[in-house]
Amino acid sequence: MQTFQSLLAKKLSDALRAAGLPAAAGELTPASDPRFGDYQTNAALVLAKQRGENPRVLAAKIVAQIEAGDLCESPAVAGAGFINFTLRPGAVAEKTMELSRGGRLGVAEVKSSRRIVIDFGSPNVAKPMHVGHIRSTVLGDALARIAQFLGHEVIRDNHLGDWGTQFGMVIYGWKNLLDRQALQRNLLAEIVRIYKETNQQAASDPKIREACRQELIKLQADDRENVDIWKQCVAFSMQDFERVYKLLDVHYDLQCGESFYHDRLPDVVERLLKSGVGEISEGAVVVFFRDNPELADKPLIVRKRDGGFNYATTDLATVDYRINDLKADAIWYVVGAPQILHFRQIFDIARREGYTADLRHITFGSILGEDRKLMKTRSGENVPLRDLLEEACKRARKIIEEKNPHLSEDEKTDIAQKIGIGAVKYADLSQYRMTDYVFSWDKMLSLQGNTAPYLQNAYVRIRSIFRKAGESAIATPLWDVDTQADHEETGHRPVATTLTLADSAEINLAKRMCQFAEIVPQVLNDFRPNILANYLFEVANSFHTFYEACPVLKSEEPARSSRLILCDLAARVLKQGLDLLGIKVPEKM
RNA sequence: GUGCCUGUAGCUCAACUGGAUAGAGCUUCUGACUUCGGAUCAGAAGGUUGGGGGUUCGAAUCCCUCCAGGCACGCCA
Repeated sequence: MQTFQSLLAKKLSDALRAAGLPAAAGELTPASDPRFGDYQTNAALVLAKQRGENPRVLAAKIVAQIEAGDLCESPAVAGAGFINFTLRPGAVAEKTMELSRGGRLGVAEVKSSRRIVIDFGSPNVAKPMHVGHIRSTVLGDALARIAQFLGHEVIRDNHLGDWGTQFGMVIYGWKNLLDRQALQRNLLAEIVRIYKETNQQAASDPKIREACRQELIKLQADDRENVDIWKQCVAFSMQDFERVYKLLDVHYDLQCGESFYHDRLPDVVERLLKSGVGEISEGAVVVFFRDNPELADKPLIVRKRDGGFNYATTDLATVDYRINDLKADAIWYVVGAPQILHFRQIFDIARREGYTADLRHITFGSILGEDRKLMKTRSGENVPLRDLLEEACKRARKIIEEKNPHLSEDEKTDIAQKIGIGAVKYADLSQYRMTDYVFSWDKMLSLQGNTAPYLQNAYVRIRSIFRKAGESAIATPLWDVDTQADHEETGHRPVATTLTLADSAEINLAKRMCQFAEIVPQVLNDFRPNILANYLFEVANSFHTFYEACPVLKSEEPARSSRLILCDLAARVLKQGLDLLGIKVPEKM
């Protein structure tokens, strides 16, 4: 299905060609202000600049060639030379019906589907997940959902930190500090405790530091006892992660942690040495970037002087695996901004090795405390993620108890989870990923304003209308079987086959929903789910305005059926849009 | 020291990547409930986009230069 934007863009390029002008000039975008109509183009301004002509005269020339009477009123020249398009309500009604009948709400699948590995989450074993993991996990999951919906083949990979120096300390702690009873009470908590304590001791005592190093070397040499301890730690941590993922409704296709690549590291270094990309420097194997001015003075060590490998080596092996074995066309790393330099180096090496896959480092800002200082991962008191999520559900439940006490216990639990988790996710996804995130319980869990509960509430209100409508038995769905199954719970359907849009609130709502198909693909341009979140907020807003201005069930035909169609479509846009963000909608709240 | 990121209303954030008079939410103030769920709606107030230059028809956005904060820069991950 074509969007208004793409249809009008076609009309514009036809007109440009007819006027003897370059057909690809300028852009056709949604209007910056409702006063300017629905869409605008700056084509005349761009061309006038190139050719040294008067932009308004040129705009008039273009307008004379535009044949879009089926879609909009006659285009108007305005301002410095903009051309504005205002959609005809009839065209909007037609398009809205088209959306209503289709299963994808107008969103086209991409022409060329790619296989995309998305690397996100990546918690460290032997450490609990904390607030710092929210962004990568929630952002990565949302991008995966959107890419998949657009027709890409997505592989979600959890690159667990399950191998590395910290295991020297964990194993030393296990052997010397472990409290078996505490371990039985709470597996991960005890592992975290011994890790922290060892870390502290090692900081002040070189002998313990050395002992930890020895344990690490034994682990890497496949010492049976140490491998056994390591495996137990990984298993305990995974149990803890799984609980969080269940709460968050996040799923992985692969969980290839760092240990998965352990055996492949020597080959990576050998290959780099053989090809000349890597060289020996001060006893270590190092890659230099002499041709790249930005990296020229920033070499990367891939094998330490003592023969050990580091995480750069692991990441290179990971690139190999994902491209050669998984056949990835693209790899998206949803990893915090501090690792920008690291990934530039990795990507540069991958290019030098001849890989052409599309490698992207999708960065995001830090999580700050109320004092606006960085929340540190290693030491200090981090809020465990599970506690945070449970607290969110608890607070949501308290509000539900106040607002809707007659719901059953099961319903309350279910709704509290959808609202609490949704609120946390939305707080994160609704803002630009690069800006730092100020962590605040109140902000995250506030159920007012531009928040998930506001959107969920719009959905719930629509569902309520249809429950009421069901009593007067509106039936006979006009949607096809697939769509119906997808939307089964809606139950009763409007019967009208045409829309009559009269009130401005109706027209605005309908136009808004026609934009869904324009917004969703845009998210992947720069990996910004916040534009989808902002759009959904506008949908909810438009719906609430419509809801106040236009009675649905009490109105006369044909407005009644027409409005039911709008309601149904708004519900589906909200549900689908929130689903793409990984947020669920309740039927009541 | 070098490089990267960030700086927008009192607060939290947008601005479709160079477009028109910089928009929302929270807060404050004024209105609208025998309601299709008020977790709502309508309206008002709130700005030298960190400062200063420059580029052009047009700048929060691009360039230069300061200021502030953060992050990263060979054997941690």
